[in-house]
Amino acid sequence: MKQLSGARYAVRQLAKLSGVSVRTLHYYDQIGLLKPGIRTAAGYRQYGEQEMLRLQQILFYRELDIPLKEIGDILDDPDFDLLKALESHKIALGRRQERLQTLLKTIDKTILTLKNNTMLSHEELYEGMPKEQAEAWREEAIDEWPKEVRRSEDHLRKMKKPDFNKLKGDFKALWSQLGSMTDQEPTSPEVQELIALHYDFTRQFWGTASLEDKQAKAYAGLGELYVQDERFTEVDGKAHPAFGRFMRDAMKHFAEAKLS
Amino acid sequence: MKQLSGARYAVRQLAKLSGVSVRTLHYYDQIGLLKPGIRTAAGYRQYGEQEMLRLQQILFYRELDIPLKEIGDILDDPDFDLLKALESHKIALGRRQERLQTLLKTIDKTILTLKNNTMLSHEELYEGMPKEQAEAWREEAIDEWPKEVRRSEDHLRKMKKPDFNKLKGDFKALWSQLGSMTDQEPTSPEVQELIALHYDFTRQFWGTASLEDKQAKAYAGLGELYVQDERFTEVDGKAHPAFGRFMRDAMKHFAEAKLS
DNA sequence: CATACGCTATGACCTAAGGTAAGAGTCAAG
DNA sequence: CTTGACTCTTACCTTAGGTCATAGCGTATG
Repeated sequence: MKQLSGARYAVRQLAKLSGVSVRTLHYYDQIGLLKPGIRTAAGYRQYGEQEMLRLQQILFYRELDIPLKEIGDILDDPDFDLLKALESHKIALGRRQERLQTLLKTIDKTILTLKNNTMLSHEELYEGMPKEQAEAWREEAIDEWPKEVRRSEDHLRKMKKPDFNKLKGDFKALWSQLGSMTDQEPTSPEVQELIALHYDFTRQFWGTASLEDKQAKAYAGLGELYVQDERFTEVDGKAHPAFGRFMRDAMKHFAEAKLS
Repeated sequence: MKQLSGARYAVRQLAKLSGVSVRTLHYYDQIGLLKPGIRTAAGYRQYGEQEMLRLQQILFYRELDIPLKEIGDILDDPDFDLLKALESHKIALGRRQERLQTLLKTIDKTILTLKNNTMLSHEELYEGMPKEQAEAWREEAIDEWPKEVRRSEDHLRKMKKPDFNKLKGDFKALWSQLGSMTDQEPTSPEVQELIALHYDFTRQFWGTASLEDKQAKAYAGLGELYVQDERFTEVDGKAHPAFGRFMRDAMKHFAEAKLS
């Protein structure tokens, strides 16, 4: 049998050309699937066009997840019934696909029940505020502190439902308590005591409670947000800008006095 | 930790109850995935309800094609983020499914081209005639010379495509050449020369070229067939009964003169 | 009590398709 | 002559167990 062309490749070259590893070629040689046409005096493998083409065939069938042994039969045994082999292989692949299908369903269901039982949905996360408001707030917040928001959501989403509900309830109670103290000085010890609680809760919402960084600037910034965005201090559709300013001043003072 | 119930199972029992092999339980013990609650003095493994339940969990996750090592983490590491793990596993399964999808497509295409190409399709086998004609010929021919037809088909099916194409092309050319000679005598030397070629080709199609038997009767019979079934000499839907008779006479003469 | 049968234990080797590493030899360029 | 890139072989490692081989344990029966 004559050579198709004079081109010769060393292992590395053939490997790169066909996208396999050198080890793979060694292995194919070892199992007799693809032997180099020539060995140099030093024992180096030299592949020619023939082998190149055969490798292409091998890789094609390998792509179809056909075991190497069978590929060998396909390529070497002239009596091999390729058609029958492919048909039955197709059936096997079909079964695998069906199995994957049910697997995906199962995993989906599992994820779903997992989320419903122990985790919070997006809506639950922002429960208490009307939806559009939550959306608007979230977008703004993401604009200004993308990292923090994501972190916070991640953290809260992972909380167990009862824990989250407790946190939310506590926070609400605190919020209304603060709302009833706007006649006092924002810097007064009474107010500052509650602000300290507010700070703790906020850090829990942010998921940064265990961080060393006190986040003085972020916390003061949140106070600014309470003023800039009135929706934040809305109650039953009625704006309370004064409460926003009260909170901002109290939080700024707290940040300067306790967090620096 | 208290026992949930007093039930104890030996390896074989647990294996049967949960549908795994004894070796599997040994293995899970070995890698620390599922250890028996108790070892008897003789070293026998004794599993309790706890382990039974854990095994159920393991098998559930194993069904999802999750590696055993990861299952261990899921079950033992309280900080393990199961949800994230399942999500990413789902993505992996999705990719596998996509791959299977394209694989199935590829294998389908391969089977198709294989059917149309290397193995000769029925149409191709009798190409040169339209489909029903080939079918008709085949059925009649099988009725009359079952052995020969089967042999012919076997032979052609195994031929390499280029070889077959050449044969087919030659035959077509010969056929049209004969069609242009209907004004001559079927017994004329010019016609008989081409008929000799036609005979050779026919024997090749039949796969009987190397047969000792000259098949005089079969060949003359084929000529009769050309007449009996006009579709055989149809060109563009137009019947040419005269050409059929011409061929029959020429072939009969050839059979009598050269094959007896 | 001995024995036979059934269950169990451990250890070792095997699978597919290479990955990774070690130690040694080879080739071409500077 | 040395360096760096390449190559060789050998050998161990991976998953999730399967398949022996050899030996110990438990119990029902003669």
